[in-house]
Amino acid sequence: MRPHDLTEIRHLALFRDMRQSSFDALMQAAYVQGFPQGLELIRQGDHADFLHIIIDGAVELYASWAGRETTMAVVRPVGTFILAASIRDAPYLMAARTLERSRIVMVPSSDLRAVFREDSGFAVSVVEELAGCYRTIVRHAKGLKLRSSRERIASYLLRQSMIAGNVAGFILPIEKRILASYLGMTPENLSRTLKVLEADGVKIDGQRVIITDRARLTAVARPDALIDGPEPDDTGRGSTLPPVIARS
Amino acid sequence: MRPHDLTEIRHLALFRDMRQSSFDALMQAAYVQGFPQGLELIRQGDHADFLHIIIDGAVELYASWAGRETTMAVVRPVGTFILAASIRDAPYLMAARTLERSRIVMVPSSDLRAVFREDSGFAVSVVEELAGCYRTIVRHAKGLKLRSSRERIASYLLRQSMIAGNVAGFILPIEKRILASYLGMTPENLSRTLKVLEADGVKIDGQRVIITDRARLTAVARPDALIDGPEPDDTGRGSTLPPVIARS
DNA sequence: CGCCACGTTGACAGAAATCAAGGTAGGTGG
DNA sequence: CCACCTACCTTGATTTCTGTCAACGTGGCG
Repeated sequence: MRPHDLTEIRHLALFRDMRQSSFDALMQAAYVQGFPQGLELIRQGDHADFLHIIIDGAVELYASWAGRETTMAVVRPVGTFILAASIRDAPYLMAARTLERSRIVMVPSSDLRAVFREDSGFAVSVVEELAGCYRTIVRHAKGLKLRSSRERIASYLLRQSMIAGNVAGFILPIEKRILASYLGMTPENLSRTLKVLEADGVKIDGQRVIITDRARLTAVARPDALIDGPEPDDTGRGSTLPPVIARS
Repeated sequence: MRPHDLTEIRHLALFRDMRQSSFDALMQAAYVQGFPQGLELIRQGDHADFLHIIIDGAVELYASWAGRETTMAVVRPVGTFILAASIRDAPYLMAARTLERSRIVMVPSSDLRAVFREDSGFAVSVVEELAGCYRTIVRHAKGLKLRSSRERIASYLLRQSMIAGNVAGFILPIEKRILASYLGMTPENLSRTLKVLEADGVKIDGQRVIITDRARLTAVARPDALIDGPEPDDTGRGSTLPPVIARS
């Protein structure tokens, strides 16, 4: 593992407050691996042997059933995923695949659990990370159940704009078909609804988005901190923030 | 607090593996309260000062936005809820109200966090409980995104049957309008779809459900351990099992 | 150049929400 | 004991939303 990577991981919320000896123990057991684009890292139902940390690239977490698939989250550096299954020593509820060439650190679940028991600073970080993951997916479920497609899209666009620094223009960080799946609709529906939204203060040109009338779009989206998440500058105790879609 | 209640709480997965001194400390800070039916215990957005443990009655966790509401879970004894917000010291993402007269133990979040730091056995339990909550809502989101209304209803009925001991007949544990909301549809839609399902091996009479053709219903529901959850006898390390709908 | 994946568009079908009446059961009070 | 009230549930008619299927466009890349 490159020293630079170690430093970066060490600064992750999850590993920031642990003893150096604990960190060293974890990292000694861990290893880094590079993966090409489109590779299935984790299959649904597999046993959770490793906590994954992405330090380069992008990973999609998705679920499937009866031949259907849906995107549950997209994780970008530096973020962790599959923490819950690792902790519980349980089968993965979601699969994971790379969306780009990616480099990923894999920490054996057994070491994770051992260090958790010994280092209460780490234990606090794990439980906070996990609570954050839980809250993220609660928000996701709330959005799905309480908002229409149009409202979900509008909220997403406003949220991305905010993350980009409250600018009017930004680039969609993921492909539209994946966004559609994440938002719980078909690509066709997303495409059409984006067009409809042009009457509500947003201009879409390929991956480029320009918010032309923020007030109007906000009226449609009715953003809510208890669904859309806190201000992006709320790094709080320093969470593994969700730069694209959500944390795992 | 009655000794019986203390014993019952002590046997909860969350409190089973902690030191007696830690348990005593927590329980000394905690108090029990009785609530009438229909009382709002927690409001969305409020600050999370207490972990709640329900020892009698039933509590609905729900979310609201723009005048709409949706049921996220129903918790029955003996279960905990609102753990994530307590741990994170964050605002509640969901509201809670009693569905029946209920008795609830409230443990101050600050004590919870203090004991968490000192008692690694408790820390393990907390993180496992939380991971369980996370996994439960991931399943919920998967069901919403991957299954149609009809499939969700069929799965729910099969699941309830299994929890009741794989019997053909059982009683719906919650009102239909709440079930509809939990399953992400309107009461009208639930009502109609239940009727349609009578052609698929299930008979509904009020709250009474009789599965007349399990194979047929199973073919519709296509139950999946990664959505519907493990066998009910998988109390595993003894989780706060989800007797009705889901754990918080 | 031509393939291929992604996105868009159109026509249509199906699912679900909405609006509006009824019906039913359980509880209350006369 | 019965009438009535109130929630809950059901049913029907209708609209809206969303998915499906099919065709076409387009941009990147071999």
